[in-house]
Amino acid sequence: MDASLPTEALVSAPPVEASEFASLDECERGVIEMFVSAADVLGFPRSLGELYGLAYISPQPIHLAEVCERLQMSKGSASQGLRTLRDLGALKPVYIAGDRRDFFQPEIKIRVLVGRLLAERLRPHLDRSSGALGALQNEANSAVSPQVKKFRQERIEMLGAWQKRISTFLPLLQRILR
Amino acid sequence: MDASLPTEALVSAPPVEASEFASLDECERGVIEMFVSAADVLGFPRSLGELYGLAYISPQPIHLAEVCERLQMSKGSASQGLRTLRDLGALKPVYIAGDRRDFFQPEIKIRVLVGRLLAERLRPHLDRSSGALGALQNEANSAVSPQVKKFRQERIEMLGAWQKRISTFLPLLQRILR
DNA sequence: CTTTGTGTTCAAAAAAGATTGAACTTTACG
DNA sequence: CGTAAAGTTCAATCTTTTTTGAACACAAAG
Repeated sequence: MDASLPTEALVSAPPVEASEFASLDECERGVIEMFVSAADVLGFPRSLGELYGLAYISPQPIHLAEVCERLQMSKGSASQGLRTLRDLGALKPVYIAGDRRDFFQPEIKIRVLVGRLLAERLRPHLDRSSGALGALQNEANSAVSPQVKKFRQERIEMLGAWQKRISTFLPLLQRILR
Repeated sequence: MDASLPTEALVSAPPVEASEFASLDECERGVIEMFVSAADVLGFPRSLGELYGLAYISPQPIHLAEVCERLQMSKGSASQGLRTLRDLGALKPVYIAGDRRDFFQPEIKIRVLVGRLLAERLRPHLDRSSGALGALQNEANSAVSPQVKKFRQERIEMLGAWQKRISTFLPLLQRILR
């Protein structure tokens, strides 16, 4: 033990305020860890995984103050994270009469979760790309040898085929996930 | 025009060495941009999108020096990027007799690309998770009220169901993408 | 009107991630 | 051997993303 510690540190009351919420138990930690890992796979920040994970394993709707304390997260981070998840449709607002706080429950229908994710992530990319494809077909026709021109046309056509394939696949996915 | 420029700048030969490779034309730039955007969607660094994109629109296999010059990318970045894409199966080594350089062609079978991606990204997560699930089922049985215990068991069971669903979906996806 | 509880905002700090470039290894060739 | 060409490595740097926390806005209650 470090003898240079002030004696006061050993006898006076610790400066921590009494916790209003219980800290995470093993089970909660484990579930949250899983969602953090999932968030990682999907390229979301760790904190979103924590927030959704806590909501998922909580029998009661969660709210800002609880989240800050139990996940040891700043108010700003928690506020922004909750908003992001709400916008994504992963957390649903819950109204509780006589309570001013904003409560949230997780969306647990995997079909909805995946659907929103694809709409948010993939669709914008597909839209941009399919718009750009036409212009590219034209570019391919300028200023190159016939062989290269043919090659480029084929490759760009294949790009279009990929996009169409993905586009037709998305509704199918939605049905499979019912 | 800026009169403070040294006169020499206007008359002496520019300090740039003659380029061995042509710079990108509009078509190439456009295609590469698309792959950069796709890389972004998938959470890959921009440079990987550039590398694959150039390989995709190049009639000839690409190699390190060409990539550095045409994409204005450092040797280190290009070397690492090419290796990553090779490890991912997105670029395939091509042997050219009498040439010491390492050439690469893109893998263009979408089924292979997606398959490798899932194997690389999703499978490790699924393996970790399914291992952890058993332990969680146990955790759920300790030290909480019966209602909470029941709730947790249900939620953890649902997690398992999600995983199984995803696991059975992957082979199906492979077949769909044939 | 003031206070208190709740949530948002945003500039700054921290952390994570990507890129560079110079030193190094390896291989081929004379 | 010595040299040159090709590729790799990795510490330092640059960039981007994430997090923090203090100030602010708003609404309800006294």
